[in-house]
Amino acid sequence: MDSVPSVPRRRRYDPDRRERIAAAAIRVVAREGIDGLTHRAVAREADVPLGSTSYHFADKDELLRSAVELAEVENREVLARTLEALAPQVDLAAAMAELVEELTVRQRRQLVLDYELYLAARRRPALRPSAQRWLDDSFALIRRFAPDDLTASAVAQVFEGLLVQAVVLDRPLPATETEPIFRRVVG
Amino acid sequence: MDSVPSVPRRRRYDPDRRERIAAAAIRVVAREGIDGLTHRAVAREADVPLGSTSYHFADKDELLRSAVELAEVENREVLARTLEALAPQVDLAAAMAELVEELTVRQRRQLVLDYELYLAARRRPALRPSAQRWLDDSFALIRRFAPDDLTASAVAQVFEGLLVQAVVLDRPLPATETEPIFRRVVG
Amino acid sequence: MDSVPSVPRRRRYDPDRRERIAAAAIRVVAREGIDGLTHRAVAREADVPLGSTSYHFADKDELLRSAVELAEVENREVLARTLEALAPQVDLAAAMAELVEELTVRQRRQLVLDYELYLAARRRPALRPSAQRWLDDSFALIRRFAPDDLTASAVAQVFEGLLVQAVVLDRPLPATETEPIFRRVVG
Amino acid sequence: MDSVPSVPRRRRYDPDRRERIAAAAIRVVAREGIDGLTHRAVAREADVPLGSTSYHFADKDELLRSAVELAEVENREVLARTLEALAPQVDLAAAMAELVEELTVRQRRQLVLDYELYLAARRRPALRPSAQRWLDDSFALIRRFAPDDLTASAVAQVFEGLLVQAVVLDRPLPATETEPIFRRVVG
DNA sequence: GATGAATGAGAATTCATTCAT
DNA sequence: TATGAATGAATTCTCATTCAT
Repeated sequence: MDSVPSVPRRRRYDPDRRERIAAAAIRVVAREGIDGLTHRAVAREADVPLGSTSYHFADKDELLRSAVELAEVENREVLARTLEALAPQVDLAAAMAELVEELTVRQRRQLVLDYELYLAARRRPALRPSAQRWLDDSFALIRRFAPDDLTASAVAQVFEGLLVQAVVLDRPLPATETEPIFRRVVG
Repeated sequence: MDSVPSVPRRRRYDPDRRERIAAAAIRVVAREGIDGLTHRAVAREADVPLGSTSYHFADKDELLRSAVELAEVENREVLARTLEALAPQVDLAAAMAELVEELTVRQRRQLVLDYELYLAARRRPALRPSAQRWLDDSFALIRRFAPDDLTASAVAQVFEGLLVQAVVLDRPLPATETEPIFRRVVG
Repeated sequence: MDSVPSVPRRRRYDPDRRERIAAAAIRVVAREGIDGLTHRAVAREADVPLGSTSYHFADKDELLRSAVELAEVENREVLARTLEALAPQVDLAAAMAELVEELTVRQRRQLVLDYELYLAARRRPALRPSAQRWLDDSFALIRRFAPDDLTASAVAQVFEGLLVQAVVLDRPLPATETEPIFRRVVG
Repeated sequence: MDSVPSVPRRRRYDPDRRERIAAAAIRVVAREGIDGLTHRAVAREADVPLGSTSYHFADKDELLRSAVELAEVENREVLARTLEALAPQVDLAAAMAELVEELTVRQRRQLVLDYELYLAARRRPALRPSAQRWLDDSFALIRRFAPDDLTASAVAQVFEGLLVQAVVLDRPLPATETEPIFRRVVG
């Protein structure tokens, strides 16, 4: 695998190397899943010497934590941007259905990454707060367009259920398919 | 290293060793997740020499497959049994809420195991059919007590959403907490 | 690999099972080389339970020895038959060239098998006598059509050299290509 | 099992560890044949921890490749040096016979190693080019002292035949024994 | 006798982490 | 500080061989 690196990299002075490594970590997780997140894979992806990744990130958990943080930020943006663009023009059910389509069709890579990290919290208590934040955020967002807490909760659960399904079965969910379901809830 | 086995095992004749290994595999997945499913861990759990696991299960996939099959059977039973016991006495919303409580509180171990395997389909196409089956089954079950397909779908998604949440955040969900949500959907 | 054999073979009464196993062993060596000669491979090839191979052949060496014996017999026949058919009609050089073509083109599988076993003697003293016999045989055969010992020796060496080459480079050697060489020696 | 290393090695800094490993690999092949070329055997021979061999050589093929390269270089030298020293003083037949003696008697280890690698090409297409090179080289060398191509070819085949025989039967070939044969060809 | 199960050693790899420079 | 080398544990898998029935 590594043996003697064929191309002698040289990049002694490199300020934001830490950031580059974190970004590479995200790409690795998106592409290969959390199991694929190894120092080696990240070093390769970032085109950085192996020792560098453990220098900047003491251990794998730290690498993972930084990936989660970055993903969280990006995720929040996508969600807010998309829903806010839609909600004023259409009703909540339609907006949610469009959001699901957006995420499962056009933002697929991001969605898979987000769920990779979100689901990882299951076995890693350290990631729980972040997972909780993801839920809180989407609830808050939905709440702004819902008539009451209960409706928002129900919509949020359907949302969650659909996305998990899309990710697990690797299936895009066009708006037409999910809108009736949301409407049943919003009704 | 496994060398230097502390206890000199001696168990040359051992019928249903295969079954014992399969059962151990399930316990390992339940306890440590799919990533923890290694020949070593299973061998230790089954108190069987390392080579024995690969003798009975050609490779890790086969071990996993057997775990999935066993879990599927058990799962279907729990679901059916619980819902059928409840549904006649109460309405669908109440029944679903009770089911969620049953699963997240009393059947916690089974639930975590099921989701471990269900979610694993994400990165393992071979497990997709089984994942699909899980969804189909719960839909069919719910459908029997729901007035129409749409309601059943919405309820199923909420169900799914809640369970994923319970598993990821490691949180029990008492019926009182989820019944209003189901009721909002069942309407 | 083996795990639980899917098809329950049943062949309790089976006289020449030993022979069938030996024949299977040869096929395995021909196909996969000596390294591929494992009890398992032979059992599969002979469609015989695993234990049966070690029952009839105490260990791998015995299996190998039996393969060598069988191959030797067959080999001697091919050689004699071919050369005797040719020699009366043509001169020695032409006959040898034809023989080389016959072996490297039409009897390729047998040739590869023979060399697999012949060369194996290098690291297995037990096979030396058989290797020596192969050399003696081909010398004796050639000697019958050569004017003197020295010519026969030279021809035998060229023969050997060409065959090894053909086997190592996986190259057929048509008669037209090698006849001039033999003729240079037979002169 | 390798566990329980008897001597607690401690050699953190060790430049040219890679070279030492490559050299050890050659010794292993020479001593135990290509089948004996395992990471473990090499590590033991180089007195280096197991992981070190796969750190420096990504996989077994790379280890093998390095062995072949080293052997090739050394081989070419021996051949050229010996033949050139001899040829001017004696005729081709005598020179070849001396060369065979040199190789089968005094350079025995190198000869066995060379043939180990040369013959391995049989089942490893990746080694074919190197095997072809070996043949081309010895032909070219012989050609320089032979009157014509055909004679060179015949001599080369006899040479090859004798060496294979010497290696397979583990027999030294003194010049007196082989000179008449070469002379019959050079004649 | 015959056989399927069982065992333990060893194979190739991969990797997180440590450490000498 | 930064890094490439080094390490050792762990992973999956394969096998020859033994043995209880």
